[in-house]
Parts: sequence; C-alpha cells; structure tokens
Amino acid sequence: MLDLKYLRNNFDEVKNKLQNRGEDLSDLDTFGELDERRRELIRETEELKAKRNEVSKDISALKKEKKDADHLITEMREVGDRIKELDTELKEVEERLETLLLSIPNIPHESVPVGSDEEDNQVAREWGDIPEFSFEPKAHWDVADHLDILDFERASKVTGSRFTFYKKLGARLERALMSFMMDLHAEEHDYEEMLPPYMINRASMTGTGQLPKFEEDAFKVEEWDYFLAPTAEVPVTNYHREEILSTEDLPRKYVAFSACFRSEAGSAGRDTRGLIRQHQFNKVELVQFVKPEESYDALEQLTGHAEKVLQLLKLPYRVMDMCTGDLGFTAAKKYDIEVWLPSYNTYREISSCSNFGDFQARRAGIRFRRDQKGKPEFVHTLNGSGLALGRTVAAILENYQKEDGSVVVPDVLRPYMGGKDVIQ
RNA sequence: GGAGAAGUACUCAAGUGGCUGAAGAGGCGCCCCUGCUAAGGGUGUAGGUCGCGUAAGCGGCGCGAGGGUUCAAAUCCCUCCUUCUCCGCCA
Repeated sequence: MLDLKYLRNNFDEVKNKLQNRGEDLSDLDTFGELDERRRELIRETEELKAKRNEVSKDISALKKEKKDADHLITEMREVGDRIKELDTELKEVEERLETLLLSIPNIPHESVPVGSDEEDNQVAREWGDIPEFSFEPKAHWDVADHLDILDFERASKVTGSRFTFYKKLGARLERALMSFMMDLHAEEHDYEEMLPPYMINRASMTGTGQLPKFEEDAFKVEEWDYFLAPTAEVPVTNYHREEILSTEDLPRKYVAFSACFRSEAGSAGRDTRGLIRQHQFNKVELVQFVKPEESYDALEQLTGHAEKVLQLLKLPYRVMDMCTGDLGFTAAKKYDIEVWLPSYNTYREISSCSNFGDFQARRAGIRFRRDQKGKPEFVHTLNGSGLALGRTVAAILENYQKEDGSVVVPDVLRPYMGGKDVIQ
C-alpha cells in the first residue's frame, strides 16, 4: 500500500512510475475526488462532534444544578442525527479509498530495469557449469518413475491433478533438503527457525498483498474465512502485524518451512508433468524485517543466502534482475534465482527474492521506533525462497542423473540421507 | 460441542451513564540522601491515529473488534474474535 499523503502530493509522479509495471491503473484517477471528499467529511463531522462534546458538558453542569436543559438536548439530538448521516457517508468513502489504495501496486525501485515482460529481465550473474551428458538426460519425472520415488498417478486418484506422493528415497530426499536448508540458514546465516500455520486469515492475506486482488490464486477454506498459505511469507510476515518493534529488534530474520498451496489459476496446461508446478509444494522461506535504510543491502544478502544453497548442492544457476513489467504486485525490487534443468535445456525459477520496501509493512502495520521518544516508522520487509523443495528435487534428479537411471546424492545431503551416496 | 469467567495504557490493575484520556502500583526519566550495592525520599512521564495548521498548537477518534441505545458510553444492549477454567471428544 502506498502512503495516502505521498500519493496525494506526488500523484503524477507516482502514476508515471507505475506506468511501466503493466498493471491496470484505470481506477487511479478516482483518487483525487475520493481523497478530497473524505477530508471534507472529516472536517464537517469533527466540527459537529466538538460542538456536541462541549454542549454535553453544559448539559451535565445544568443537570447538576437541577436546571432545565431540554432545549440543549433537543438541539443536540439534531446534531447527533446529522453526525450519523455524515459518518455513514464518510465510512463509505473511506472504504472506497481503502479499496483503491489496496489495489495500487508498489513503486519499483530506481535500480529496476524498465521492461514489459520476462524478456526484459536482466541476467545479474551466473554460477556453475552446465553439466554435459554422454547420453540424453531424462526429465525428472522419468528419472523418478524409474526409481519409483514419485507417484503422480495415485495422487490424482487420491486428490487430483498437480499433486504427488513422494516415496522411499524420494521422500527422504525432500526431507533431507528441508533439514539441510533449515540448518544452513538457522546456523550459518543467523535466521530464527519457525514452523508457521498453513491456514491464514483474510487480514493476513491482505497484509502481505495476496488480497484483495489475487483471491483466485489462493485456496479458500469453505465456511471459514481462511486461506491455504501460498507461501510461508504470509504467516511469517504477519507474525509481526500491528506491532511496533524496538530498534534493537531489527533486523529480524526468520527461516520457515511450510507447505505452500496455489490454485495456479491461469496456468492450465503449463508444466502439467513433474514437480515444477504443483498445487501443493514444500518450501523453506527466508523473511526479514529491517530498517528502511538497510533493505537494499539486505536484499543482496538474502539473495546470497538462497544462492548459497545451490552452491553447496553444486547446481548451476543464474540470478535474474526482474524488470518493471515482471516485478509482481508487491515488490519494489526482485531477483529470481533460476536453476539449470537439463531436460528443459534451460533455467527455471527456484527462488524469488524480493524487497517490498514499506509496502507490506504499511498494509500490515509493522513498525519500529528508533528510540524511546521517536515516532513509529514502517519497517521494510523482504523475503525469498531458500529454496522451493520440489523444484530442488527436480533439479537434483536431472543434474545428478546417471546413464543407468540412478541419481548421485549431492555431498552435502549425504549426512541427511543416512549416508547414502546414490539413489537407485 | 456443552457450562462458566475474562479482555482497560509498556506491565499489573481500579473503574456500571456526565469535569475519567482514564485512580493506583510497577516500570521508565530527572533530582536528593546513603562513600558503591541493597534500601529510602522527591518529582516528572502515558500510547496511537486522523483532520486543520509552515509551526507552536487546536480538535476528532479511542478502554478486544464491529454495530446499537442516549443530548452524553470504558460503563447499558446485540454480534463477533481471543484467552482462561471445567466437562465431553480427539492427534
């Protein structure tokens, strides 16, 4: 959410900066009218309330002296009615204004490359050597099928499409990755470990920006106003919703494991096979709350923490600096980390690291105080996958596959795999 | 699911219709005393947000949330949320 006063005072500039984001901005022009009407109503209603408060004191005094106050009471009855009318209109105007503000995307940071779609994203850096195979590398679902470690078919029977059963060493591999990543971030990168709820209420989903605009992307729990968490970003960021942190609380860094649920509305027919696009997947998520002046350094650091996972797993990747048109609704700046998948002969997203500036913090009311007497200020929030587990499994199966159909276990995972060095 | 109790400021807590933005205590700030510490005395401090204003400031809101009654609500009524206790059920 953008700051109301900032938007008022810099309307054209803001509109201009949002232009190359590719979002629909047609509602933006109602802002001026709503904002003006709101303040008009506030002025009017507050004047009347001040009067009512004053006269109420007079009435109280008169009553105490056993004097007649009927004429004042009659007058205030009318004032009260008028206040009620104005308040009703004010409430309606404020709701419309709120809805509008909640639907305006974040302003991109000046360093974000201008562009219209993913074609305009820029490669920030590449790491690792693309593996060469003496045979035709198989897609991870074929590797998994041969090893009998994933069962998509039975998952469609039990639930539906885009779900899977992990089996045997496949299940073990996913669990190993979870522990490996949690340990790495908690012990080496100084994040506090957390296991959040997987169901989230509406206020929290609004706080991080999934709502109101993207309700169709989420799974809704019938009868409850709860949503299945699309990412641990939502519960963990909202952990501090409506709180004022003290300056020594910052930066605050959390690493959370959670299942993630996405309806994938609008992706029908894409990545229908394998682990790349599931309705449910596991993810280790990094979340940071930092002082405003530190957030862009923190983004580099956090992205580095996610990259470290791939480096230790020895999986080749590249980091993309996302352009204005591909930033998403909430981010001010975003890096996607893409891992090499041999069977696709390309890189695929495995992590997304974003700095939201104060955009989420304003929605969620997450603030901090620099010193005892200081005014509360909004923190900056960041998060990034560290990493998505399903896609990491896919990357390992594909990059570490052998001609005989077995898969070598990356060194760093062996302690988590009971010492196993190969899946066969 | 059933039966009860409670939600007030950083914390504890008083307050059942009108000088209560809210007693008191703790905490925190400053000062004094005691050569440090412990203890004692004095004094100060109350959040947040919105509107008007260059500012000082003035005003509105506000006692879990949202409605309602009233000239006036922390205080009365309704709905919801959360916490606690007991019973039932359950991983």
